[in-house]
Amino acid sequence: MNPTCGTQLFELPIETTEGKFIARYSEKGLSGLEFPAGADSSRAKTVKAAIPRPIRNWHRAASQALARVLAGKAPGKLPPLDLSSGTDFQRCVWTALQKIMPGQTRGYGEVARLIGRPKAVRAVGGACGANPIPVLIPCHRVLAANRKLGGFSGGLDWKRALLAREGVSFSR
DNA sequence: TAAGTGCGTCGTT
DNA sequence: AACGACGCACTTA
Repeated sequence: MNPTCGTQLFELPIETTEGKFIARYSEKGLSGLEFPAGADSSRAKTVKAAIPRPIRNWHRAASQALARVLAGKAPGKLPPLDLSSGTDFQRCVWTALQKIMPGQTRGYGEVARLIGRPKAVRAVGGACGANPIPVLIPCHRVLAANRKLGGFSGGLDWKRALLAREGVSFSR
């Protein structure tokens, strides 16, 4: 069904000022990022196999990029991203999201127009919610109409915090 | 103004 | 066929 099925995945922690994120890698690149688990559910996911050289490099890049975005800055160099879990539509949305610079925001409707499907507004919301690499793929910069907050799969507190770091204001 | 309702719309499951 | 991280028009308070 999905091509990443059956391939070896590596899960490695990224310690940040905001807590311990978990990065997931396939042989093609960074395939997922998880927010810190709420109550230190210590899911250390220690990898038994040796970590391949390329993945270590990707992890270093991802860690630095994450730190930068959490600080409200541009991510800088990103490791290759493995977005193969998504549909064509979702990848299209995720690509559009990566063009939104820190401190900038777009509306769900605006993103829909940007990708050439002005009426697929609600579907864009769905694609944002399915974003496997939040923060680095900045779905938090997508607001609802009237600059309202909209939703966030990682919890609205994260969305507020990330936007605050970037100096973005929004309506309540 | 603010909050609630209804409906259009469309990708995903 | 049902369900959304939506948008818009419209109604109430």
